[in-house]
Amino acid sequence: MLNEPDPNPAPNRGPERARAPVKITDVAILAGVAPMTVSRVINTPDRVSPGTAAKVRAAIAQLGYVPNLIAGGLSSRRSRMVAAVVPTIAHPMFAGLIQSFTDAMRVAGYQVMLSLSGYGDNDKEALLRALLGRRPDALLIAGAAHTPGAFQMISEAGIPVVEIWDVSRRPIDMLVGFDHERVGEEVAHFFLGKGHTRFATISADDPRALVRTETFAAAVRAAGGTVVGEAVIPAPSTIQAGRAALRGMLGGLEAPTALFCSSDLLAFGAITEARQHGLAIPNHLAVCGFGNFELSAASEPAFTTVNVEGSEAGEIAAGFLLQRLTGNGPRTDEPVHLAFRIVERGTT
Amino acid sequence: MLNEPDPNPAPNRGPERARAPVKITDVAILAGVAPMTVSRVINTPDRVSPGTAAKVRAAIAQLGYVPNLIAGGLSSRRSRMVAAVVPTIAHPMFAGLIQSFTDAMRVAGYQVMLSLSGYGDNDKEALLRALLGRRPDALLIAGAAHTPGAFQMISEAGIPVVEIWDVSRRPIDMLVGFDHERVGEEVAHFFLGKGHTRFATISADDPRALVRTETFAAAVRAAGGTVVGEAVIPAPSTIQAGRAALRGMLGGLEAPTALFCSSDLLAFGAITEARQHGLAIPNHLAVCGFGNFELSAASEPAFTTVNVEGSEAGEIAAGFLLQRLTGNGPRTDEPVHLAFRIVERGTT
DNA sequence: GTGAAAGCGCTAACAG
DNA sequence: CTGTTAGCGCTTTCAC
Repeated sequence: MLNEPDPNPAPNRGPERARAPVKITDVAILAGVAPMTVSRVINTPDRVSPGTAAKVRAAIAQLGYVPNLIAGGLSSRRSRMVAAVVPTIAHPMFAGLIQSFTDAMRVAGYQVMLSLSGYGDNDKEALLRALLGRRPDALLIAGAAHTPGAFQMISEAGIPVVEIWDVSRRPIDMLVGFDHERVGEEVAHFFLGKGHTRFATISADDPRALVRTETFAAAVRAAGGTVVGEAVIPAPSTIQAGRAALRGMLGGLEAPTALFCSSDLLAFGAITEARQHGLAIPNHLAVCGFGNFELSAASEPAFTTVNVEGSEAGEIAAGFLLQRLTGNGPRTDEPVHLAFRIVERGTT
Repeated sequence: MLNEPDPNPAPNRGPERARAPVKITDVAILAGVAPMTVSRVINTPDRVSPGTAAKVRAAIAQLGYVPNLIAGGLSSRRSRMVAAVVPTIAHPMFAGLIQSFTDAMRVAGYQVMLSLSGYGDNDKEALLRALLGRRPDALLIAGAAHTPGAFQMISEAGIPVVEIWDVSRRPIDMLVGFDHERVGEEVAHFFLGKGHTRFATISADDPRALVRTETFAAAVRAAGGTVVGEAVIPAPSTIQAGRAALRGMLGGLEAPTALFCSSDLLAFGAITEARQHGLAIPNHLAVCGFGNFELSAASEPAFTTVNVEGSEAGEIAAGFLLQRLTGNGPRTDEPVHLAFRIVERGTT
């Protein structure tokens, strides 16, 4: 597990002696002004004369002063931190979401506290308590399914909240959602329009993935199609799970001609497995994924999928929160539905 | 970009009226004790009589009290937050690192502040100032390459620091590193042992990736091999970049027989492109990636790569920081080298 | 086992 | 434009 240690240890290891960190009064004394003036130089420089500001800045630089935002936050009642809760960042969609959200918030001076809630039913209220105890100025939360207790904690925190990803419930506050039912329906109609009659799905068992595939199945049945296989695998989705699921389907009496997967990883796995078995794609089996990961565009054959921009969602969410936080711009109280579109490639 | 808004807006939207949040004195009054006793019930329950504790807990539950950790942190001078800086989380290695680190720290009561530094040379000192201003109790930082100013800021923060990923410099404090040079050498010897004589590399232009591929090239040259191509693509690595890079190489006079890529994404792209061109793998071209992403094991052909456990690094780093923070366990001042190994699959 | 006093480092609010 | 005063909500310290 570990290799041998460095035979030539560095000389300057170990942190500095924890001498008292420099604080605002130190800067004030050195600059010959009141602490409040130092605060102004940092936060509202317009209200300080250039000469004074210069003196203060020199003192700050000389002492290497880093303002204690914790203390400032306690006083101003704004922590300039926002909490973000997502199930995982191992998934490209959430990684993109967090990346763009974090970037957008940082530009505005907000630091993101990241919490990974996982897919299991671990204690979400404890997680929220840990987060809300740090008094974030706002909250981004993905994957909803709040318990009543969680719902109440969030409401009582009295901060702007953006829920992301889901669309079909009563939002706590703001919502940047995604209509998973419509995805299922549109993919169904896409396949039906190409004349397919026997369908299958492979889905992770997280609620939103299931909504997509179950709506898909319902839609094809409603149109007279038959669903010959509905595999469900434990979240999170993986390539291997897609391979295994397709393998399980190939034994069946009736082979599907069109397959909808709840994730591009599953789709890639299914395609890989199908080719192993000599199944012609798309002639014998058409496949559509979900997510439009790079894999779907860059693998061979590039495969059809549903595009949904995780990073776009992050930007929109950040915009919503910032306009609440700064009081500028139109207040966006209407739920926003993220657009999606089917990206047709070589597997359909 | 946005679909039409929800035609049936929810009734309970908008946050609660920001009435004064409940604080420790509210709980104390309701429970009929001093604020300090409430604090003890929360932090050191052993030092409170069971009866008193029960009364206090009832009051906490009744009021929905969530302790303000910001205020507590200011007073106790421990924020119970740790800062983490990584270039990106779009990369499976860093995603795994952050995921495991975040989990381990949360179990110990620490909240992670995530910062994404990107690969460009954006202002790292500003980023550090934003982070250190929140007075984290510890710092995890990946990808080093500190400016003198950044180095000094970190040192003066006086907190435990784990640097991760690199190995070959003077560490600030603790180090969970990775010997990128040895990776290049070992892959070179692996290929040389199979009788290859003409080599190529595809590398992202981030410093560590370059170290791996350049050391590889040097090692094969030292052994009498020739390097017929060294493609460098801008970080981050993508499948498409791997495809394009290989395409560029195929036009050359001398075709390589063995290819080392600085990332599995590049390797997958190169393999995909090679097969498109009818190149037999591994007979005409052997390929080795880096990272052991799921893709390398689950695609067809599964490809040879170098395994390095991002999640393991996160756990080790968390362990190091926690033992400093709690003062328990052996102090680990020796740099730790993460192990790696070549995982041989169907492309060599 | 419990409480009272003092203060963490900063900023809001008000003077001047 | 600059300074003073009074906390923010909690924990430290010391007393009982």
